[in-house]
Amino acid sequence: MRVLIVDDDPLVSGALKVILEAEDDMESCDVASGGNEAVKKALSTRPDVVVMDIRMDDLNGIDAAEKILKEDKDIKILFLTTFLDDEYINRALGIGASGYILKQECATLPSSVRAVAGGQIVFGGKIVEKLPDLMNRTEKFDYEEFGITDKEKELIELVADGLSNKEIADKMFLGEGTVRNMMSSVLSKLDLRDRTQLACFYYQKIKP
Amino acid sequence: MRVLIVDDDPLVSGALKVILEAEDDMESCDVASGGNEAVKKALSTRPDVVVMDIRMDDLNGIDAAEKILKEDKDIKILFLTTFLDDEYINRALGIGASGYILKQECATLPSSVRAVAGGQIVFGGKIVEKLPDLMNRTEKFDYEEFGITDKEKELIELVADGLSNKEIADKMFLGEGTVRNMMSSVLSKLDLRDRTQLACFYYQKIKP
DNA sequence: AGATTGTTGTGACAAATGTCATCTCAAGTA
DNA sequence: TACTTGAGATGACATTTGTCACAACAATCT
Repeated sequence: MRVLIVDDDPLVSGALKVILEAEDDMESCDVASGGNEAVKKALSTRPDVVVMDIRMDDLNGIDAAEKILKEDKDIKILFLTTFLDDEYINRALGIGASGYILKQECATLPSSVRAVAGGQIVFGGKIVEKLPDLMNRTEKFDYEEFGITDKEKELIELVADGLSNKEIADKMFLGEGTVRNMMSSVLSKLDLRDRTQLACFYYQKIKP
Repeated sequence: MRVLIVDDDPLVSGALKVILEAEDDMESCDVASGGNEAVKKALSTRPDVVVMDIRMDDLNGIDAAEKILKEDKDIKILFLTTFLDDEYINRALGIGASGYILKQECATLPSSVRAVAGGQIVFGGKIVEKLPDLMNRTEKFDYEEFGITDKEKELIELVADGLSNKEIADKMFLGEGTVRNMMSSVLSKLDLRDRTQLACFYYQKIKP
């Protein structure tokens, strides 16, 4: 397996080279010291995996990765960085990188490189702790705090699905009038004006 | 490194056992054939990693993982499944699992297990192709495709802010009647019934 | 000029929505 | 038993909303 190591700090890239070449399935670890050099080397030598820092002076890692992937989607990019930054993670995922792990966690670097070479995606544990905030935060809204009952909660979700009062009434086995009253109650508890604001509230505050 | 393999198909769990035990750093791969057994074995033997299927008859993988993690957050859970399902991926991430890869991609299983044991998170490549859809899609909705004009787009955003027709009219320097007409036009273009559904549509499809 | 088109607006209408006072009924509770 | 409480329902009411037909007007094209 052939790996290209990219870091503008020779100390770091040297250390990584040692770590990786200690593994017997990883020979010939090439090294680049900046984004531009990384792009050039990656496209000329076509390594299996590029292990790259993000913050670099001449061309940052994300942009470099983008250029590489544009030419060759088979080259796997594994970001190895000091920073835990939402924006970076987001962009890294967006351009189709194969992983994002922290330098602190580089003990497992060889395993990660292998997994990435095999087509898997690898994230550092610390990073994934942030993922739920970005994509999965369901249900951390505190209905209790506003005195919202279970039925009212159900009603809110149905409104957020675009149902009319009549449809909600049918689904909850209640009269339409009752639904209207519940709606009224919910709206006043949340200090909203109408069902549309309730739907907006749901998507913005409850299940963003 | 100690691994617990969970799959209700003995053929699969047997194959996995062979694959993993071929690695010299993985001994004693225990096997469970269902969710309940998995929980019991995981908590009694405390393996480093649990490789688990999701669909199982008695107790599904997600729920089993949840029980295990509740007792011991250090046990890493790696889901190995046949299905590529948003809902599963979402839940798996939500409960703090360490990975989710497809059975088709199991060639890299040993690497993945090592990476997971080291605290990294691993996703199958096919799965990550879906991630940007879930967390990174900003503004890729194609208004053009539905023949939505710029003004109509503005109206949609105001509706998604919970404004009434009157308020929208004031903001856009139009008559309220005009806003109503535009609303009518937008709703029919998007095949929706009322402003609340429009708000839902906005948060679900346009700016999720 | 005459015709076409698109934007903006009006008026009328039915339906849906939100609010309020009030009633019923079952389940506790003193 | 008598009292309170809460969920569910009703009916009345004012607003808001969505639809439709159509008109006024400017810009553009023939």
